[in-house]
Amino acid sequence: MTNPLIQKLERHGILFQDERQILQQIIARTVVYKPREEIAHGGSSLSYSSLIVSGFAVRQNHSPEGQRQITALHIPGDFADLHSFLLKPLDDGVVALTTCTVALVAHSDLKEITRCFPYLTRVLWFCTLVDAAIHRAWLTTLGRMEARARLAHFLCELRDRLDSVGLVNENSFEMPITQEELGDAFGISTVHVNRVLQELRSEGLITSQGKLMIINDWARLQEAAQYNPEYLHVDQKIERD
Amino acid sequence: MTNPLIQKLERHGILFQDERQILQQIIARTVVYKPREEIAHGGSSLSYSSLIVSGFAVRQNHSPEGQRQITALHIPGDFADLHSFLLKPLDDGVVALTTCTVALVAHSDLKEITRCFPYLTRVLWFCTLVDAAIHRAWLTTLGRMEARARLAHFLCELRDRLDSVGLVNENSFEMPITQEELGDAFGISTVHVNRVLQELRSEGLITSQGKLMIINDWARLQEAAQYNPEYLHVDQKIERD
DNA sequence: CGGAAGCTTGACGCATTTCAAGTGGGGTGG
DNA sequence: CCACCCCACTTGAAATGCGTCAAGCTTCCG
Repeated sequence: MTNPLIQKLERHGILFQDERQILQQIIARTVVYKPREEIAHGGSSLSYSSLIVSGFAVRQNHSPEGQRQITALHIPGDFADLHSFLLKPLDDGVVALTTCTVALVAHSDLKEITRCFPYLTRVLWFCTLVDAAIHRAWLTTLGRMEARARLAHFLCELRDRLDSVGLVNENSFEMPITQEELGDAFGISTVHVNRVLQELRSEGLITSQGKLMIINDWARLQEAAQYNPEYLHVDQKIERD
Repeated sequence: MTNPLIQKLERHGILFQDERQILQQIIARTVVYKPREEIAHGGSSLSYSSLIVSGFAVRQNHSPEGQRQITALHIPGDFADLHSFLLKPLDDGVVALTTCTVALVAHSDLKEITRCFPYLTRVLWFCTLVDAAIHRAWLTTLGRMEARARLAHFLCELRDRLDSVGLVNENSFEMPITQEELGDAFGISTVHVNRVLQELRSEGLITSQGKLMIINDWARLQEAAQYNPEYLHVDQKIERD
């Protein structure tokens, strides 16, 4: 199976022949996780990072009262816990939403990359910086926008991220995320997520059939979300030396 | 003036003689900003990153309606826009809250570091990962906690971060942040920030005199915030080769 | 001494939560 | 192949945290 991270980086002119081979070589092995299984967890000192090849996963942490906050959604092509290379113990855990195929990369190999391949180091560093930029975008929606705009913003972001790994057909994509999980990500109760999604449907912005999400009015959805995709940095270039 | 980032990293056993000298050498020049001045802004393609030597600054972005969301607070010792090294254009801007002394580091020198000094590269990468971990902690408070707990959590975090650069005396520290700014950071209206702070005061958790914040009951403040400082990774070690 | 910026207070309204019942559909065991 | 069950989704009513508006107060600094 071709690796969606490599595909994405190549398509955007970030990755070249040399680095591509290195990235493929350092994949120690491939593992499959079932829904709700932990891909990585905070307590342990991990020695591998997980690159998601297929499936969806979330980063989450739990408050003492058992409440869950989802801090990130990871889709194919995401290096889900690349930050665990330097940040141990992890302050959060990664859990599979769907069946996930994950490529494992040893931290010792990542260290080797920082020693021998400065350009590839910057590319990987860049990946973690985009993660942080997405965190900031989520902070902005949580802090300053109402539930309707938060969810609309998420749908816009998800569409563009899935598009960059070729997982959008026309104007629709698979979104295997429950309303409860949406609520846990965006600080909204499950009940209210439901009502807001119905509102977006009744306004003709989206249609959903099971896990299939269809965007009917991309312009109005972006407007409702005050969406500006700049923060995703999809066309970012990195100086090659 | 000694550099608080270097002090902090040295104290925690992350930085050694060699890297210390390199870090000091790459400081191109030192600049002073006045309150409300922009240290870095999104539109431009920056070629320097800013290391805060003294003073407070925030990262923020504005919604189309003129609303502001503060996504990070930066204190002395923080590399405020290190991420602009690889992420251009910046999705946000950095603004001085107080008079700020800032050390500028050229992006070309940072690139040189990734080429020649793998350990120092990992240290700098680590700094951006801690930033991201703080983003996740803020996401959790915004998503799952009430205004009282959000502000309490912020006070706990700020105390520990200031402590790591020696800016806490006993149980008090300077906090030159207006209630409006607190609201813009944590998704609370100014009015409500005021009421919550009064509540924390009347419960005897804190006292404040002007910009001086005094923590009277550290244990109960942490409890109110459900605070766990792990995510700050203050004692993190990084393998040195 | 005046003015601006920040802090405080009260009243009212609304977005969202909470509680409490359903409904529907897909998967599993008999 | 059907019946059951669990999980996700849906709906309504009542409660509330917080925002908004509007006004007054205090502190600091030129």
